Amino acid sequence: MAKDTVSVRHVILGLLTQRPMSGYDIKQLFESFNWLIGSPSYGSLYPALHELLNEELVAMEVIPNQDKPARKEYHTTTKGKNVLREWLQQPATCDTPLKPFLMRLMLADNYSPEGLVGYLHQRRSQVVAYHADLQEKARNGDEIEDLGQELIFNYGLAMANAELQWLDHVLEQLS
Amino acid sequence: MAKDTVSVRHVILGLLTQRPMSGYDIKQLFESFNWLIGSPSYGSLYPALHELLNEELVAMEVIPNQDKPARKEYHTTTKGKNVLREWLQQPATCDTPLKPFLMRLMLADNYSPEGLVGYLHQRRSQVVAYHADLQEKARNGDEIEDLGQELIFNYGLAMANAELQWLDHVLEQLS
DNA sequence: GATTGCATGTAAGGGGTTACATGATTTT
DNA sequence: AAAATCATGTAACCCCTTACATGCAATC
Repeated sequence: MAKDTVSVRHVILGLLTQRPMSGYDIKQLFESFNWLIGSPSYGSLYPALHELLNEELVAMEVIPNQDKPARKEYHTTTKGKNVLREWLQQPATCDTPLKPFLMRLMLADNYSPEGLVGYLHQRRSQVVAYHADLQEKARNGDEIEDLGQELIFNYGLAMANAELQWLDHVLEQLS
Repeated sequence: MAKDTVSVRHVILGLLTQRPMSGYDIKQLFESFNWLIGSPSYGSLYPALHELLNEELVAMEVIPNQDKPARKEYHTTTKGKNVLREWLQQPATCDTPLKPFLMRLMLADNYSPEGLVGYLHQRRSQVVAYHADLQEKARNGDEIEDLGQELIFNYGLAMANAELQWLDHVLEQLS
């Protein structure tokens, strides 16, 4: 496991250190912050889990469930905790993944005026949806379990607000 | 070329429609917005250019340069313009790439208090650097050639400001 | 009876990065 | 004389997505 790269594996290892989870649980967690962080596919999630298991960084416990299908709950081992600690100490590289929204925005001149406005409106509705989703969560008191989630939550709200403001400003200017 | 996916190829095609550029030029352009959008490596940039050339969506012109090494300038063909127009008409999918900064932030609970503060400070200095870079560009009047760059520029400023505000708020609370 | 939610997985392929390789010219 | 900038490329590899495959339970 590379020391300085952020991969799904590392994050999973970290999440499992906070509390035991199944692959499905992890996916749900990511989905709830999908717009902001992105959500790994099962096709990367489960193999990552298997690799961590193989390297004995996590351990698994099958939890048979009457009614519902059985769950496989994973938790970090001592070895895993050491690897995690070491990794977190590495300075984070400042690499930005290519952002689809902005890559397309760069091509603004190639759009027709209506096309561009349409693109921005589409984005706006996505941001609004995400923003509403976050606020609804806050309203019906979905407890935020850990600091990480709380930070992400606030970050998401702040960014959504800032982007909405920017979008409205641009859309006003374009008309 | 997939219709609904944003790839380096599409963006390159779009940029070359706005003005002829070399591979190096394209890289420089991306680098200037690196923190925000990300910058494709030469290892994906040049092959993408070759593929576009192969499909006759762009054409190349060798510009011999006394003094400096020769440049290969690419521009979009009529065929390329049609393909681009068609692609831009496709609705954009709302896929978010996995964001390293936030993935790591999710693991806040696994950090020591000082470790977390350190991580946030590191991020802060990166944002400050990017913000200063943008403002310097504005100050010494680097003309912004096209609408896309102008939009990205403003978006970048807005987001950098919002993130700085959030970071300062969090850092204050943590101490 | 069909769709949604819970739950886990695999194989092929895509789209990128890293590391390598080269070379001239300009600045320090 | 060294470093940075300009300039182009290739090959191996990595990580992740897409599409596929399965099955039970609850709800509509």
